[in-house]
This record gives sequence, structure tokens and C-alpha cells, in this order.
Amino acid sequence: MPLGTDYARQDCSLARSLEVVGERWTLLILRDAFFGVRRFSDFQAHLDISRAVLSTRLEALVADGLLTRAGDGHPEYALTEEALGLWPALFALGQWGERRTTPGRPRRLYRHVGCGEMASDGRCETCGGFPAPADVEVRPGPGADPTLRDDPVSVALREPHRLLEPLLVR
Amino acid sequence: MPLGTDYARQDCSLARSLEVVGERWTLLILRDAFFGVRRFSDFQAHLDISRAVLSTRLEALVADGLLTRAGDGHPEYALTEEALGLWPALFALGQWGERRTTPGRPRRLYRHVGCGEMASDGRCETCGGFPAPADVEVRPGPGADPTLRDDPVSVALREPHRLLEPLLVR
DNA sequence: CTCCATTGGTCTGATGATCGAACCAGTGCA
DNA sequence: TGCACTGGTTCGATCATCAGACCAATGGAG
Repeated sequence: MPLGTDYARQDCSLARSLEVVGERWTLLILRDAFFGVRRFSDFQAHLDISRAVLSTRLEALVADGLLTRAGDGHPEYALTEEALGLWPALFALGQWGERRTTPGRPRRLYRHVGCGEMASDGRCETCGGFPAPADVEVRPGPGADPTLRDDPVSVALREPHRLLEPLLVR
Repeated sequence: MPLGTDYARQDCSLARSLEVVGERWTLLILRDAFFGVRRFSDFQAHLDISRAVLSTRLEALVADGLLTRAGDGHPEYALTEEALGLWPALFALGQWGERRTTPGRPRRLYRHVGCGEMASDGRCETCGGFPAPADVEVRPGPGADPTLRDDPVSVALREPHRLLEPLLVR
């Protein structure tokens, strides 16, 4: 167990979650994975994270069963079924941040593909259900700031696209 | 801005959230606050956190508008309206941890007061709505391990009680 | 009013985590 | 055969966290 993440002796499922995803950068890595990022250099370019830490985090996520590492040469990291279950939590935390920082001007908008827009509680406004991540499309919203980053990964992420679909950079 | 929490240049609401609640211990402090913990020594007893870090975190949470600090002598920390909006995210993350570690044997069970049990997506199974934290009652579930901790705060938290209601320790 | 335990902290030195930068081996295209 | 790129690892410096000592203010008992 990584040293900074030990919440032993807490009889609490939240502590159990945080031992896996509570370290600095981990949730942002997973968010990027939902958005389609799969390669080491793409994570690195988009997150401005030190390579050493990224390497450690990816290794831990694979060991914890949240990511798979495929390909001998230049590996691709993809979310496991178990990691997909994190989507509601990730979405809720993101929506809280939207409401807090730029209320009324979301940075990103989410759509239930072939159905309707998603409300900030994660429900599709048309069908009322909770779309699985694979059925969700992201696109920039009115609060997006395209001047903030211009690395190729950020540019690619600004194209409307489905979650989980591997990102085509450049 | 605290040094370890700077995710500047991320045009992402999740990063904005994590700058506020992403540091070690912060989410556990907020969870305890939802459970009714209000006093410095109670947080400390329940979390086994160093006083210095607890002090820093509480101060930051007050500065960020998630907690209020009331009382001159022995202060009480209470969640603000803004912090209440974190409940869905906190709940979702906790439920993910439940499913991951002890599927089928949840550590805690949640009830919509006067209505019905809550499902793991946060909906009340009877009325179908999302109860606000003030209308939720917590109690230990079949996966709870009462031998893990026996400090007075943990004992008090094992009594069924509503969220947000100030905890009576001893 | 005087003790004195409790509360809510602060301070300190040791240890652990993160950082940017340098380095390096394997891949893959020209 | 070269050479750029990818996916790392290693390094020293800096920052965060830890346990434990310390301390001032509160508040109840006598």
C-alpha cells in the first residue's frame, strides 16, 4: 500500500475508496481515461504531471484493477469494468465544481447520445435514466476557456466525442 | 492556495473541486461533518489525524466556505449550504467503495426518513427521489466491524441517527 | 476564587511524497 | 543507418505529513 494513502482502522467505505483513488492526480488520470486518453505521453501532456508520479499512479491503478495495460511496445491504458463504476462519483464531483466556480456557465456539457441533455444530477433530462459512460457525449460548454491550454491532447478533447472512445491526437 | 493542491491550467471543474477537497483527509473530515461531528477533538479522535494537519484542513475549509466556525471558546464546525452540495459525490464515492471491498455486505445503510431504503445510486427505493442529507438516516449495516474502533466518537456514530444532526458524544 | 483537567490549538525534528530535470533503452519511420 | 519519439527511471531539492512535546484559554469541582 502506498505510504501516503493509508487510512487503516477507518470502518468506512469512503476511506477504502480514497486509499485507491485519493492520491494527488489519481482522479484526474481516471477522468482523462474516461475522456479517451490512453497513452502515457498523452496523460503527461494533458496533466503537466511529473513522469515519475504518472508512472507510479498508472502502475498502482493497474495493480488495483482499475486500469488494464495492453501492448508490449507502447502500451495503452484502458478503464476496467470496475473503474466504470466510478463514473457517477466523478461526474458528481465535477458538477459540484461547476456549480461552485462558474455557476450557469459550465465548462463542459454532457448528452445522453440519441436521447437528451444531462442534468447536473447525472440524469438524462429526456428519458430520466442515468446513462452509462459509453452512452455519454461530451462537448465544450459556454464556460470553457480554450486559451488555457493548447497542447494536442487538449485540442483533441475539445472536439465533441463519446466517453471511453480512444482519443485520436492530431 | 495550499501548495500540494494546485491543479492550475486545467480547464476542468473536477480539478477545481480537487483543489478544495482533494487533499489528504479533507473528504473524510467532511464525511464526519455530515455524520454530525462538529468539534475539533471529536474529529481528531475519530480520524487519528495529526492535530496540526486537522487544524490546517479546518482552517482551509472555513476559508473556502465549506465550514463555518462558531463559538469563541470551544468552536463548533458546521457544514455550509455549499458543502451540502457535495453529498451526492461523497455518497457515490462511498458506495463505490462498498461495492468494491465487501459487495453485498455494506458497512452502513441509508434510509430516506419516513419513506424507504436508499439504493446505491442515491435514490430512495420507495419514492424514487434523491433525499437531501437532512432527510437521511444512517445506521450500521451487516458489513460493519464494531471491533475496529472503540473511541467514543465511533461508538456514538454507530447509533442510528440523521445526517447533519450534531453528535452527542457520551 | 482557586485548582486542574479538558480543549484547541502551535511548534519541532524526522520521514515520506512530489517536483523538475537529466538520463536511458526500446520502437519505428525515413 | 540514423534519428526522433515513446515510456519510462534516477537524482537532488523542496514540500507535506507525522508523532510528540508544548502551551494558552476554557470551564467545572470544591
